[in-house]
Amino acid sequence: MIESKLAESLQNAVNTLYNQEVSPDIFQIQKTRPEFEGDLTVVVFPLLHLSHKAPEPTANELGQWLTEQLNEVKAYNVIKGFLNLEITDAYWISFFKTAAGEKNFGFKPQQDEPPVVIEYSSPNTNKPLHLGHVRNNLLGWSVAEILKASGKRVVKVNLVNDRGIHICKSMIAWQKWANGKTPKNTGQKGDKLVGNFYVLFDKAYKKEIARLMEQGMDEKEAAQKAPLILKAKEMLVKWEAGDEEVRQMWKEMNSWVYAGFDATYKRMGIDFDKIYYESETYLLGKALVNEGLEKGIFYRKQDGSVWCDLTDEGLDEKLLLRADGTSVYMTQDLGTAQLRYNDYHPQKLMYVVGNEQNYHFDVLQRILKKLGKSWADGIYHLSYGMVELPNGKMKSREGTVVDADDMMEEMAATARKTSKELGKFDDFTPEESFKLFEMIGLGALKYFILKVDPKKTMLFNPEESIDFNGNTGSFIQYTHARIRSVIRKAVTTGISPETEDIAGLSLEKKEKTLLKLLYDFPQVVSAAAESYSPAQIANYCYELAKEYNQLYHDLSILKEGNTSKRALRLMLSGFTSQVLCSAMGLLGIQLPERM
RNA sequence: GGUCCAGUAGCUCAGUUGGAUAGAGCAGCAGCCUUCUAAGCUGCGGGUCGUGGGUUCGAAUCCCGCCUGGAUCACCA
Repeated sequence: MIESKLAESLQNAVNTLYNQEVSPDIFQIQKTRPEFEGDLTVVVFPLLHLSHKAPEPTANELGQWLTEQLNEVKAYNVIKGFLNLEITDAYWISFFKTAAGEKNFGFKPQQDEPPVVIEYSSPNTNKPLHLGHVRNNLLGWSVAEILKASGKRVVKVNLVNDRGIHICKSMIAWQKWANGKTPKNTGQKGDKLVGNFYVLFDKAYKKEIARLMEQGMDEKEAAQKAPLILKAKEMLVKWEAGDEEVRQMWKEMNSWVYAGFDATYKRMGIDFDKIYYESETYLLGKALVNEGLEKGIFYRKQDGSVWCDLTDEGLDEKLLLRADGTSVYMTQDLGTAQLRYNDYHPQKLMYVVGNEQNYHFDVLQRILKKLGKSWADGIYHLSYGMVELPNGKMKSREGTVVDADDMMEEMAATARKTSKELGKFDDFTPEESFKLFEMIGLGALKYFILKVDPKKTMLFNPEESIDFNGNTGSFIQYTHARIRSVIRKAVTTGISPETEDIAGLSLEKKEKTLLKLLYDFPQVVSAAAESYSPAQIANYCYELAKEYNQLYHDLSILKEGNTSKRALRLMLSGFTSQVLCSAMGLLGIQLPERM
């Protein structure tokens, strides 16, 4: 890396010229802005207290030194307090020659250390996945891939919420109104079918509440005494007691939902290494609660409920066990965290969960720390913002959701329509074009979601749908198809860049800009891994594709008369294609050979 | 009310540990297909970076106040 070499040389310069000992990481070395001459810029303001001179003389002295000491530095210029360094083309080309040969350029080899366990998706089995889940799934999967690329071992886990009152609601509704409908005899996707009964339950339940309120009951009481909810509660009790009949129906309906989820996950291209089911883990936390009681960290109220007092940390008291001894959400998560720790001894326990649960995970970590679990330091809540619609939040019960399957289907259909309008794919087989529409549609969807900072709430406007022009996945896919096309043509016209000697070439501005962008890739990957942000990768891909497109338009690669120059551009094309594939692969987006 | 997060062009979003004249895309306008793929390229217009202070050589970025929006503070998950 040229940056570290510069820093080292600057360290010597400061030592010799100003007689001061400094660490090489105090130097601010950044990319030179395009409007100035040079490649890298040293900011000299912070060094003035070492030189005891004005900015410009300091910069000049250091520039002089670097030019003399390092043969990679060709020239320098000083503007105000900025020392702009011009790096030789020979350096960039030699970097290029070695990097382009590395198959995994930008990726670090896997380190021998404990894994990162990352939980994402975590669906409820009473309703289908919607756009909010899509953000969760894509984010979790992509962050896992980025961590792998930065050398981590990663275990992707899913915690399926397969039990509880919400599931019983679907079951009651199905019992009452389904007349034996199954995915098999209706052809409906299992998660959709079960989800519909959940909605039916909710509608009927609301009616009951309204009726009871007409009879003079207040809303709270009505919500608790409506016959339907009593039935659901009764069913939950039966479920917990292991009632054969209830368990059988539960098993069957869940299996329909899983089949539906699997189809959605598969189309989305995400997967897991391990699936935990809440029905198998929901009793786990109680041991920890007892541990806390024994240690005197938790306390029991008169009614028998167990609490953890976090008021000294600026939070509230948190319930851990109900008066009847049953566990709550927090109890279960304490248990599953311990289970996961036992299973993997991870260096980090990540949870990809929406920001509405920030408080929950804050409390979870604090309680585990109170219990003396030192591994709780490794808990990290990767909190992401909601996907909002123009008229506000998505709400499953009110039907204002964008369904994940519908969304993917619509994207593929739009890709088809757009392609037809542009008159492409005329020579494609049906299978080929089907694969492409899927690739383009899903690419657009994934890019649209992943390019925005996970922390931020994002807006999705169904009216406008997702664009295929501009800063989009399809633009990058298109650029890639274009690169491949150039390379194919070179091969058919008998041009073979490998035989040409490119070492002594001088670089044109466009070529150098592209090369420098490619040079940045490893740093982009590690930065994205540190901040858990696929958005950085996405924006990098766009920049790279855009730069290539400009080069493509300005310079006719295949028409270039100078054969070694043409070889350089072809090789640059190949390298760009490779880096784009690697980078977009981290987002789960495939790039086509043609489109 | 307490806590946390966000506020950048008409709209959707970038903006690395504080650095040079704040960037893209969409939308609008004007050009470019007998030339390697026009899902593209070029140009134009568009900003008190919510607001007021502070820190310093230098602030969209860090600190404090205020305004606006969101989340959360359940014997729901």
